[in-house]
Amino acid sequence: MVNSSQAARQILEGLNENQREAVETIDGPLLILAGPGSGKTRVITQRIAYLVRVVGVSPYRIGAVTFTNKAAREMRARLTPSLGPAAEHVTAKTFHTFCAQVLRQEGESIGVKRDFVIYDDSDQMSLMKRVMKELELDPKRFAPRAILSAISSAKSQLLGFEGLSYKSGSYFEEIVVRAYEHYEGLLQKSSALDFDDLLLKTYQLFDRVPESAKKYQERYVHFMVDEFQDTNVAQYAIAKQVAYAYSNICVVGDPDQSIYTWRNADIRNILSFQDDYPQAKVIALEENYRSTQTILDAAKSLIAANTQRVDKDLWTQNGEGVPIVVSEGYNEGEEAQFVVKEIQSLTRGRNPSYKLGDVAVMYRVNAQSRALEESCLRYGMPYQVVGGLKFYQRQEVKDVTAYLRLIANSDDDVSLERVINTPTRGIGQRTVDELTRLARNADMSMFSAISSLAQGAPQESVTDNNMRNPFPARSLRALTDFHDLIRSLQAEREKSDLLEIIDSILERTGYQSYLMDQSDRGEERLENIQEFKASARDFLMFGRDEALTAFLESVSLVADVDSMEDRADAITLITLHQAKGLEFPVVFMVGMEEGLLPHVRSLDDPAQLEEERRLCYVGVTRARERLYLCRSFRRGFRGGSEPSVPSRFLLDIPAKLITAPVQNQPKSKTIKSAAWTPGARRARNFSGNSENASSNGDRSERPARPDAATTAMPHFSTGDKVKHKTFGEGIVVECKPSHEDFEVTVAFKDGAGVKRLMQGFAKLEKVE
DNA sequence: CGAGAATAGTTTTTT
DNA sequence: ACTATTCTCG
Repeated sequence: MVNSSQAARQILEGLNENQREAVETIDGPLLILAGPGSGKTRVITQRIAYLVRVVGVSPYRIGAVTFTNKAAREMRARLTPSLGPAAEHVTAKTFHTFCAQVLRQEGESIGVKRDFVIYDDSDQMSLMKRVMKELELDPKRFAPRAILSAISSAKSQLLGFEGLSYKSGSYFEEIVVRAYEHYEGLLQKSSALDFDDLLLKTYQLFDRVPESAKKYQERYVHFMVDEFQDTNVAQYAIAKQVAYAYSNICVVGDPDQSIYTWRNADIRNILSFQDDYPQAKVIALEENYRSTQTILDAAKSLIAANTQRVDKDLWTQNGEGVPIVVSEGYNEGEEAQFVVKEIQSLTRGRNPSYKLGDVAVMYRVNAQSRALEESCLRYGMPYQVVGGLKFYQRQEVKDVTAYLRLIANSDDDVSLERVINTPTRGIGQRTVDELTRLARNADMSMFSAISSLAQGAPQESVTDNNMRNPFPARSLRALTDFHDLIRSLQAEREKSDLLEIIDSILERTGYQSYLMDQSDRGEERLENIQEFKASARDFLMFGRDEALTAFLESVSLVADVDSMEDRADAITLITLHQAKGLEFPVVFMVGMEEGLLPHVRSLDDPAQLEEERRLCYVGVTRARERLYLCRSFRRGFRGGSEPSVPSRFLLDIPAKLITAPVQNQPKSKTIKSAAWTPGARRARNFSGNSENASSNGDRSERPARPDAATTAMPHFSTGDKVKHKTFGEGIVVECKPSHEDFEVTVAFKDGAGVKRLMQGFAKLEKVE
């Protein structure tokens, strides 16, 4: 702090008026509404720098929670240049990581064991299945997923099962409450917390144990929350608790980018904030530094159609830029091909305008990455997929993780069940069921139950009254062997490091040979385990004791975006959700179709539709210079393939921002293709009618006189597969009355493009 | 008990 | 298409 006014000048330099005000507002609650590309991250980091270098706040007393680890890491990285090593003392974590650490530290006072494991989705699912079994609930009648999500929603609102009122009084709700209670019991027995517990328990800790709360309240003189629009009630409550002493709480968000309400994010937090802190200052960042005028205009028209929003005035000094490109393909293969070819032309040549790292392809669902990957492989385009088939979710990785978890915490029943017979060691379903029952009766974890059995202990403590040892000698033997195996692996923790432990697991449980015996994919799986091991290497620096816990925690809490590398030599394939917070010079959004974006599951709910629109908005605003919106006429779906209709969101982008549609591939010159906008608009409006007009009977039955051009019957309807003698096979995307005939718009396969044909003249044949 | 075959269901998004 | 679960047989 040589000269604080000099530092101030340096920090504030290059900030616009509002940004500057945000940085300089250091006392009391502050709400920053930050539009996309408005320099939000910059403001957050400069604000922290300002606090430290100008105001003289100790970095140790500044906390910032973000949504992803990547964002946290980036924040730290951007602090380092101005703070140097002191940046390390600033807390920059995700909510979940922050809470996990609080609980490891302080949790015991509310009954959270220090070595708790964190259950992810699939662990939760296993546990819920068991809950339902034990409560004799029919999983066909009540989807375990639905129950879990009801529980998750309750926890996100800080409701325990006791506090869950029978609001609707529906039977389902009653089931949820019962399942919730039992589920909690099993978590407790396993010394496990699920994701929501990390938040809920932290809240409860701060609520019930003032001494613990105080530690954090006194430490964090300044507390910041990024992506505030995506926080849930629990997260906001925790933030309030932490900021209790000083009320220096700064939240940053953009309601228009709220895309996680399905995960219980509550956009009302922004309103609550202003209620809770009436003295809060509100600063809006509306100047966009990222995108061209064209892209920003598209984004604005798109989002303006939402009714549940406060209008905001985004603007930019950037130039108009190039028009948005809309492309249409026959199927997802062609769509992907277009994307790859286009990227090639942008990135190849003597002085290419872009490098591969500048390009991202975004989609609504992970499954869409497949066609893109195939296309990339075919044309030799380097790519990286973010997320997708998640690494830590792979079977072999989960198996090894389960062994590690058992070493750390043998009460973890879910992990135990996972590997007790993997590789097979003669412990079948029957034995496991019996063991579960015993453990349940004795109110202990499964491992403890085996323990008691193994010690040949007074079996009465384990078995129920009139039943003696229920296991045949062979099963009992297998159980005790397993028990000894885990015990001895645990003992190894004393003398070996993490990598050695993993090797031991592979070796001594026979897992390695088990994988190799499954000859087909064994090799690949073993490689995955090697990769897993490599990721464990980062934790060797921790003490022998902590390494395992820390590693397991990171396995649970690190998302895939987090490991995304900034590679200059590969394009990025990413979901729209994961793309939040990122930006790319060139963005392709694929699958711009009804049913995908907006997704089918949101079609019947206006609120969800608005969220889909926000998601689309997030995608559009990731683009700096070039935006491509792609769709195809057919979309593969669970094996089959179905015709699809352009997304309503396409229709909300003013035509003047868009170039003529790009067709795949337009060698044919004869017939002008349909301009996408009016055509698409009509196609959408018409499809319903044409359906009614033509398909109210057996679709395969052909009209008697196909040449009668003037008959008032359309012969085709949207989605029909047709054949033309020059253009080949195609699919009808539109069929509308025109001059006493019908104009049939057909998207032909194999790059023949989209043609408008008159039914009476074109010899179109329907094919099956 | 284990392994392979038959069958049913299905998640959109992720900390 | 893909997986997860159930069935069947050795």
